[in-house]
Amino acid sequence: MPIQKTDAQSIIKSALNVFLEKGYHKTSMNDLAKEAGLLKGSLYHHFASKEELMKAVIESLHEYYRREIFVIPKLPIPPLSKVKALIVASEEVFYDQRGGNFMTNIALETLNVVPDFTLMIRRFFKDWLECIAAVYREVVSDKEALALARQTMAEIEGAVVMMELFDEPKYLKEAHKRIYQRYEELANQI
Amino acid sequence: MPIQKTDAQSIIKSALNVFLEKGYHKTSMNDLAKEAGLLKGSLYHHFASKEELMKAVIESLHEYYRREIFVIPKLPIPPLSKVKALIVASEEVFYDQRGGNFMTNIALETLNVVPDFTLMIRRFFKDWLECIAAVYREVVSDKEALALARQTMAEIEGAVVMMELFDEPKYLKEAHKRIYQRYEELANQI
Amino acid sequence: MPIQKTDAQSIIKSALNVFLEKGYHKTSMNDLAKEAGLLKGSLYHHFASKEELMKAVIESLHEYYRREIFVIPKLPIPPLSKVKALIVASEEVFYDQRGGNFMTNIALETLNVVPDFTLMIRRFFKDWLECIAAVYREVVSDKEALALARQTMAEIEGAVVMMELFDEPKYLKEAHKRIYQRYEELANQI
Amino acid sequence: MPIQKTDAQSIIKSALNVFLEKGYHKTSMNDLAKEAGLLKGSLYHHFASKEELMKAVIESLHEYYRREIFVIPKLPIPPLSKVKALIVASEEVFYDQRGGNFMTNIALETLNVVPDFTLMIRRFFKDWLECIAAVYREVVSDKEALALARQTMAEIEGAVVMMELFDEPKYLKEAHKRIYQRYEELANQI
DNA sequence: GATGAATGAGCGTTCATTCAT
DNA sequence: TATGAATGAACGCTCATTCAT
Repeated sequence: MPIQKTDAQSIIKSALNVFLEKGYHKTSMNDLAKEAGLLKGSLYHHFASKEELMKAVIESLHEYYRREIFVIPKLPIPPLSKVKALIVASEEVFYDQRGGNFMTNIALETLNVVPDFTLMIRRFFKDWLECIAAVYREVVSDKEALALARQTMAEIEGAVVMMELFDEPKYLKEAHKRIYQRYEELANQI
Repeated sequence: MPIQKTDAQSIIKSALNVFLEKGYHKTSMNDLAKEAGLLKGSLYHHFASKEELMKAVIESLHEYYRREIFVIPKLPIPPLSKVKALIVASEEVFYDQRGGNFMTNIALETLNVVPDFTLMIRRFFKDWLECIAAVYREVVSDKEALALARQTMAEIEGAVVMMELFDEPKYLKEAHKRIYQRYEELANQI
Repeated sequence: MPIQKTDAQSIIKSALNVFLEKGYHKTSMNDLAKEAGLLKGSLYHHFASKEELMKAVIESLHEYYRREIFVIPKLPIPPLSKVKALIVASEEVFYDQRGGNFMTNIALETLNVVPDFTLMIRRFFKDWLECIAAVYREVVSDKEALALARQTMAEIEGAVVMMELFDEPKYLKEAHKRIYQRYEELANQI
Repeated sequence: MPIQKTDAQSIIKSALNVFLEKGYHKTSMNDLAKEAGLLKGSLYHHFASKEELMKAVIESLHEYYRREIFVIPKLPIPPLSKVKALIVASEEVFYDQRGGNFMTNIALETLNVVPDFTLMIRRFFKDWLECIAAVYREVVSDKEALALARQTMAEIEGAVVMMELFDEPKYLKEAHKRIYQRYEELANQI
């Protein structure tokens, strides 16, 4: 009986991968435990339920974005560099983590079924939207910035969905290109 | 215990609603049966398995699109009218039956888990993409048409996801407006 | 809707094959119906239940033996010819009908579970035992005849089981040879 | 709700009894669990499926024979004592636990339906056959020994079947007596 | 007599969760 | 804290049987 110290963070990290691959409902506590290197019952020492573990995963991912991505608008760099940085960061997340959009997938799967998740994921997307809007505000009016952020968000979301469905990264590549060029034009108009 | 005849089509119709609300995995045969006014076991007279029933739902929805929407490009009306018709048809589906996102939701939930669904849904989106491309081809070159169709598709998909997540129809409204205006400009350039 | 006339006897005949191949419990009314060329519900016009159908099969097989085999001892032929005739008849049944011993298989499978079958099958084996004993009585005393019949019966039963288990007809061939030689020796001693 | 530990061996033991009484298909996981003092679902901690449990039962019984019975030919005792020992051991199993026919019953019931069982049971009977042949080899040639072992095996099998069917132990008693006497004669001829 | 939709009980199995060790 | 046996509810599915047509 090898006793291995496991902390909540490493469980969260491995859980994210499993949830991403199988979805919420198809993932069993056994799957999560195995990936975390312990047994089913042991998970309950760290998280009170499967739902709580998922919430921790969502929160952890949100926290990561807050720390690494949503701060980009506040960096002391030119607007276009911010756009580029956001794109690079996005691609890292979407490509490296197996190409799935964790938040979107979980949101759609659990909508109407686990309302708590929906609320948390909404908060995440609001932050993301605000992040994008902040960058647009540097080149257009507040109102236009919000509309453009919504358009950008939708394009990215849609591209990620298409990319995932067809297993073709080009959808996201194209979207990022369009978004960059559009921003460039706006920046030049100033 | 009155025995009432039920036909496959009415089961498919009610199943679509349940699947849409709960997702594939959270929907039980019991749920589907109840909605269809039957007992669990009786469903198996019409469909060999839950998976087969879902396939029938997907196919039925695809068939509906083929019949009602994907024919629009071939109608003897001006290009802009086609765009308008497509938008009207889409909104009907997305708002009234919320049937459009059905495909996306099921696709994302069952990706890597039920490959058959993925294949069927890919076929659906390929048809839809081709439908959009066909309309663009009336005003731009083949190559451009395809790229624009991909962008349009992504915008719609993303807008529907955001709409569903935030329960705000404006996302799709905005996307449709953008798409229409973009097409108008292209048409004027000829 | 092709309406086909089916009579009880042809259902019994096809049922015997299915039961022999799959056993009693693994055979469904659907299997039986299909083999009989009609639909599940229609079977109930001919037999009140699966159990009743099986009883009819057992009775029918017993009747066949009564008519074709158990009369051999009374034929006006020499004792050794009777033994040969019994062996030929046995091999026809065991080899032609897929090599299984229907009565034994069903008996063992349903012992303690469907007492009615056991009773009927016991009656069958009593008749068979008496048939064999009758032939022995032509060459030995009544008491010896019964003992020899029991031995013979056991050897055949065992050989059929081994034959079926190992899918090797030689077990039964060998048993029949032994039985024939033993009888020959007894006949010569008179 | 007291939680009591159960180990695989005790489940196997109780499962053997239930399978023997009801057969494989008529035995439900509920039956097996109840006999083992557990709830249905708890069985799956010890065995992955009903089929795996049955395999464990078969293997366990085979192992018992290997340990207690199939070693008899190698014991440093006279040949006739070996025959007697085999008969005593057989009767213990057949009368007390009725475990001998277990193999035959399951084999016949699951033939063509669960091939894995057939293979395992074939291996068991091959070992048993070899065990009997080994004892015959001490008094006759190799070739004769094999033939006699096959005859002996068939007689025992058949006798056990008849015994079980008619619920009369005399069939097996008689078979054992014949087998012993036959061996005695062979031994005296040397 | 044949059909096939409907029933409802039961099956083997899964799984989130509990808890004594 | 880790274990793993046990729980009990639910699941997808099967099937003997019924019965309106």
